[in-house]
Amino acid sequence: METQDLRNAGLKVTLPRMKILEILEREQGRGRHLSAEDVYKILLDEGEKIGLATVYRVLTQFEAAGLVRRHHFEGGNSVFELNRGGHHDHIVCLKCGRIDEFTDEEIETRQRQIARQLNYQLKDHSLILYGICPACRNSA
Amino acid sequence: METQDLRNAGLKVTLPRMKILEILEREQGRGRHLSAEDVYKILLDEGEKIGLATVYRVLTQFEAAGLVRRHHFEGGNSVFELNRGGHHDHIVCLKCGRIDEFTDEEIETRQRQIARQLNYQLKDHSLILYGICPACRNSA
DNA sequence: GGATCCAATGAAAAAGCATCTCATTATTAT
DNA sequence: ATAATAATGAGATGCTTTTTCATTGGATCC
Ligand SMILES: [Mn+2]
Ligand SMILES: [Mn+2]
Ligand SMILES: [Zn+2]
Ligand SMILES: [Zn+2]
Repeated sequence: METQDLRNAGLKVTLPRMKILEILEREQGRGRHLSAEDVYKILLDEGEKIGLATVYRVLTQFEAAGLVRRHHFEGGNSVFELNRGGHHDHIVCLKCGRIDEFTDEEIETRQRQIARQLNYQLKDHSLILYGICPACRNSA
Repeated sequence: METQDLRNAGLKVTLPRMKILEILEREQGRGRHLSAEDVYKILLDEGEKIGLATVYRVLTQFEAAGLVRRHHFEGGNSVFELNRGGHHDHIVCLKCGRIDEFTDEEIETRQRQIARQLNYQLKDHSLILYGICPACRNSA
């Protein structure tokens, strides 16, 4: 239940926050990664009159609360996705923007080794592959 | 000789372009990755009165010509570095902004395998590790 | 060298994304 | 229900980057 997610995060249960969480959960089904604008447009389509500033604010709060993750893909706005716990990286289609997810323990391990060799205390990483997705390859 | 680099790229040899190339080459020595603002400030320090718009324009042209590479690190501006040919990835200190470079053939190979498994035609990738550098660890 | 042509530049305006301000509104606790 | 306080909406603002356009400067041909 979303209301508990919000309360646990120390956030008041408001209509904008509920609606935005709902949208993230619904779109999550199709593996979508939404920008603040995307969320805003969906809200408009559904007749909700919620300000863009609120969408940005709420998404940032959700990020701080660990409810969502923010990503910066090449040449686009920040996109957000629900935090389902497990880490994963992304491969992005340069033509249609489609995003697929993957995890690779071998890469994760090498990253830790590299950081150790360079004497860094590893905190985070960002790995994004760019290419042409199956659908776009065929429609060429 | 820089003038040939410019001619080869189909760009006129102008003072701003020469100066910006010079700066990139000089700072490259210390492994620096410069933002447009950084380059602009260095130009000012050296008494050159070159507009910030020109710096942005020239860096973008250099990128298109393959003379420089652009990177987007977390929470900062775009940074540029001379394209020395070989590919490498980056590890960034979250405290002081220091950047170190590395390459790892194992990771590169896994990336190709992952793209193939997902039926993507791999075009590019971005791998950035974030952590605390040796100097910042000790000064804690 | 000088004239000509076109690309490059500088300054300012504009664009684009994201955040902030502040008066109003809604939520929570009592 | 009331009071206290946090959240919202609309617009202003900030910051990076791009665009516009009048002017300047580099290249080419004589
Ligand atoms: Mn994802
Ligand atoms: Mn580098
Ligand atoms: Zn595609
Ligand atoms: Zn450091």
